[in-house]
Amino acid sequence: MAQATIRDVAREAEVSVASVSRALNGAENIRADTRARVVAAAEKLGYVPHAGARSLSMARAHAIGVVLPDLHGEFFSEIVRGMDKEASARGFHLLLSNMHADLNDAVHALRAMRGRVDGLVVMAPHLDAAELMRNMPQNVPAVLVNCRADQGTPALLVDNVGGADTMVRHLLGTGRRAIAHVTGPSGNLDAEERLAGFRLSMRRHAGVDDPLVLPGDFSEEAGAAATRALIAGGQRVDAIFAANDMMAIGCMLALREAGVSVPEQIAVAGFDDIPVARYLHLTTMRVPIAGIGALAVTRLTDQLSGRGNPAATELHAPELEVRATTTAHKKEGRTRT
Amino acid sequence: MAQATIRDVAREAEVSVASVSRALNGAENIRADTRARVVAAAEKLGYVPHAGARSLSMARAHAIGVVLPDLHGEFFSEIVRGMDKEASARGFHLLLSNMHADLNDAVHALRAMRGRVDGLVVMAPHLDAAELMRNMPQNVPAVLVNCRADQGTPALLVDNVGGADTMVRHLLGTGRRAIAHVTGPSGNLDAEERLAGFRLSMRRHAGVDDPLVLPGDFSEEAGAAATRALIAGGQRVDAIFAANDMMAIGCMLALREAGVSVPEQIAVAGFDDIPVARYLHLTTMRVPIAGIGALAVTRLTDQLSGRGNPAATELHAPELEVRATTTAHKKEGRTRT
DNA sequence: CTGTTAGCGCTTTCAT
DNA sequence: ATGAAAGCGCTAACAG
Repeated sequence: MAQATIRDVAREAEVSVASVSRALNGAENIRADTRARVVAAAEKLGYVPHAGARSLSMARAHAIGVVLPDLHGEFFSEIVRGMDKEASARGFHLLLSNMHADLNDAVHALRAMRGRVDGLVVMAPHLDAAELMRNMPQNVPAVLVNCRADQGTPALLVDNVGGADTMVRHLLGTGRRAIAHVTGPSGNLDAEERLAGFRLSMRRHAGVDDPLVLPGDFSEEAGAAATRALIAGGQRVDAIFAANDMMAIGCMLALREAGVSVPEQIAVAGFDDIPVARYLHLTTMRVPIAGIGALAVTRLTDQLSGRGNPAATELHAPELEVRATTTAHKKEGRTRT
Repeated sequence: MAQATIRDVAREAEVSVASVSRALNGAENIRADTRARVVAAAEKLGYVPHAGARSLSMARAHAIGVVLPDLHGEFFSEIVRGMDKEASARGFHLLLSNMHADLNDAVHALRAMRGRVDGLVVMAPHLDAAELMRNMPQNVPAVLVNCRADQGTPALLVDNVGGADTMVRHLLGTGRRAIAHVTGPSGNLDAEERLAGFRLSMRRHAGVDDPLVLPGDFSEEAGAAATRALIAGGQRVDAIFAANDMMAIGCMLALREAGVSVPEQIAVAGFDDIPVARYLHLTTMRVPIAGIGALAVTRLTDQLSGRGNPAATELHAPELEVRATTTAHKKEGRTRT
């Protein structure tokens, strides 16, 4: 036997469907005993409201769409965790759509969500958000995270430039002078901003106009490759600042291979503070990933309920997390390997 | 102006809504020029089909619900990644619902998905699946992952007993005899099975009937605490087998604190092979997490389309991943810290 | 090939 | 307090 519908319940309770709806949704204008009868009937039939029909009729899906780029593991789980926590606290579901490379995919993903969600959280550091918004279903509120934001659309950004500057100053402060930067993939907003911050800071605080920059792509392998190239090229550096933690880890692996000690000979720093960074004692800039996810959902749901000003861009400053890969100070024991 | 509906497009193209539907859904019985006119009108109005209405009318949501326990970061992202990949390849969305502790939450989460999804993937190692299924919306196909499966329901399981046995034999094979096990939370299926496998294997292969078992809860802190207790108690062991990687990491931290060398004095092993395990050179049992997620979705969608036999339980054997925390053989350089 | 129409399951006026 | 009926936006017979 198929799932019971509201009509089955109505028949069973010998009332109209309207009364069932009222009874089950806690309306006031219904007699207590009528409600009881309805509840009993629903219970008996194992009735569960059809959320799809409900949202069509109410024009409210109680779901928010999440469109993400192909994120690395820990970053992904952290941001989704943050969103999920906030969403379920507010009675919303999360409809996921990891998207891949190009704008077309993204647009497709967005369109597929129309009529399923009340709003969107879009993270697309590698795309033109303006172009994206243009192809977005109209009238669907959205919060952009780490996007090349058009002004006017609510957006959450990480202060990558400031973060890179902080890191450079930390490295300079520990006596490093020849600092190389390994970049993220070209076209990626975070990568570009971190690079810009690095350049700016090196010029301003170290008087270096043309610091060493190695191309990368946020993957561990790219970090290792860049480091090997650096060593093979005989470049003399005393610090490597990678645009994210995964690459920094790659750098460390390559340095170990080459017998270069960290941080004695070369200091290594990353960006993001993914959980694994802590175990590897990697100095990095902590980005409150889960917090940003939660905040994006908060802003979106506030916007949906009319509350909260759809205040435009909000900037989040990452925090410097100093660990052993840039300071020899505290010698720690090591798990032998 | 609100989003255009199919009627707006019909009016614009001067055809009936049926024709619009046909044109946009690639039906055959429609003249090419009519279709062109419809497509043009849709384009002009920026029409995007309302997925909610569509699924109500077709009785097909093209979405699958995912109900997960509160998983640790890497495990979570891996399994969701596996599901997402498979789901989007098959034109399905993922509706997420991380659930917390009790059965009530889980039931609530499940009911909230009725009418939004075509099927469910449920992972609930800490709950009674039978009880859960009873409270599940009827007629909604489901695949259970790591659940106390009722026979009859499609299920995916990890061979925890066999995995634990493999690990114990590996440890015995490297000359360890006094092996302690740190368990997961009580009531958790994986935890219980791993413990059972440990006991069984110790009895069978080491002739130990009552091996040392320390209670834990899958968290890093629990691993550290158990280890500290072990040391404080003056117990003499030469290996610690933690029921998951996070706890194994906690063990290693506590051992380092206490100045105990790994693996010389005490070997450490975990279970799961989360990515961080690799960096820490932790010996562990590799569970193909993403693969299981993908497979769950595959089985579910096959079931939805009538394809594939809803074959009941499927068991996946984890693989032993030997690394440095159990073998002193290959000395590796270390990133200084 | 195209249009008319009856739902999908629910909420919500509008009467009563 | 309750019921009848009109949609929400779309698909799918059923007629032409």
